[in-house]
Amino acid sequence: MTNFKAYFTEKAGLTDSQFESISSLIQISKIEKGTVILQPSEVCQHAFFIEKGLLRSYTIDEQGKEHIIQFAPENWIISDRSSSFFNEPSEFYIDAIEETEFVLIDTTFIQKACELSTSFQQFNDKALQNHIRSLQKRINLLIGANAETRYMDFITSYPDLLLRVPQWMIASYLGITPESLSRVRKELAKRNFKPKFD
Amino acid sequence: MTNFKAYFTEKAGLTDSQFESISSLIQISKIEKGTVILQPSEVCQHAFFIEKGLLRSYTIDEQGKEHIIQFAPENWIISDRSSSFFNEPSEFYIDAIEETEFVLIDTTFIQKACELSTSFQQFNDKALQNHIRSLQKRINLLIGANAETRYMDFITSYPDLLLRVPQWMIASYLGITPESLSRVRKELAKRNFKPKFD
DNA sequence: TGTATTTCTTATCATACATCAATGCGTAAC
DNA sequence: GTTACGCATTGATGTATGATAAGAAATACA
Repeated sequence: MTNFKAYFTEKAGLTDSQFESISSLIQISKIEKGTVILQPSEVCQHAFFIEKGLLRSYTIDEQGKEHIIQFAPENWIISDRSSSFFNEPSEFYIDAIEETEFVLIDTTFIQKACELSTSFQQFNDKALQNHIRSLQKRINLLIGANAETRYMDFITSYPDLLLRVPQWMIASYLGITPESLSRVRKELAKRNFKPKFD
Repeated sequence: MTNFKAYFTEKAGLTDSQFESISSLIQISKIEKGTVILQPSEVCQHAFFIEKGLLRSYTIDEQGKEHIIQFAPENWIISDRSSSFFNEPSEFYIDAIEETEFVLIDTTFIQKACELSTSFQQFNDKALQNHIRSLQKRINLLIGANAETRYMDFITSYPDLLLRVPQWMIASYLGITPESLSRVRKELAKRNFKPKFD
């Protein structure tokens, strides 16, 4: 859990001893590709920090179609905040796109960390604000932009996911069909559009 | 500012004296229909609590089209959180759909209130979580539901806005054209769908 | 009250995206 | 190596929604 510790100490501002003092509230786990770790009707008891691998959250509608809410690669946290906060059954699934090593963060872990350290609290607030901002940006794109623009935004915002996530999942995240995404890509290729790699 | 005071004392858990002690951080204002109170490039310095009337936030894209982010009737708070929190220029507009009386809440007001009262802090956290939940719900609808379903959701979620907000703004909120909304309504009427009023 | 302006509706046509079906390709399973 | 399966592509066709334009209705305004 090197990433996890670095995240909460170096980035979020906990001291080593503060971190140790609450580290009993976390557990480590490793799961196979495809394993489901949260389901509708279950109450979400943890946030999940990705140490290595890739998770996703998604809903399934009445017609059985999946709609991907979020991808979470290394150093991301994924969870159903509403479910844990309000102690209500979750409205979505979380499962593994790749074999994944992750940390289960008890809800009280964040609380305690906030009590221990104001700089952690600030960090946490900031993360919340950023989350809201990204949700709002996505709404804006869904309301105002076509499939091509949304895809372009996706690959510039998450270039690291482009090669790891199957295309049909990207399509699902963008709110289009895999076939449409394929056509968008073809069109972009024709216009000689290429992502840059460093 | 009767609504405002009731909101922060009765609902949010501040005592009268706590409320008084920070009430110097707020101002009251009244504006005409159409008045813009926040613009892109401006940093958002306040949250706005609606005492009476109706505000909206929206973006304008490169093609000059408006996209409505939020409506705020009585007892709602509207603001560009990201802008105030990160001290960055706002990305959207806020203006008045009706003549509106509102309270300008200084960013420090919320901070101080949190320091004064843990029950207020809990209330504030809860509001944040609810906000996130509503954003996520909206994303889900935009990704997975057609215009009709989104409209139905709107009128059940915000029945009080149905009669106050011009239809073209509802269309903008839903991410469709006014013409499409008109057709959706016609279709619903044909199928004899009626909202219920108590 | 009458006139102007905004909003809503309706019709026609255009287009982006969905759906369905077939094929190919890569990877995993045997 | 062969088979099978999941995924990506492609083509044909359908459908929901957009664009444009005109007229009707509602609202604001003088």
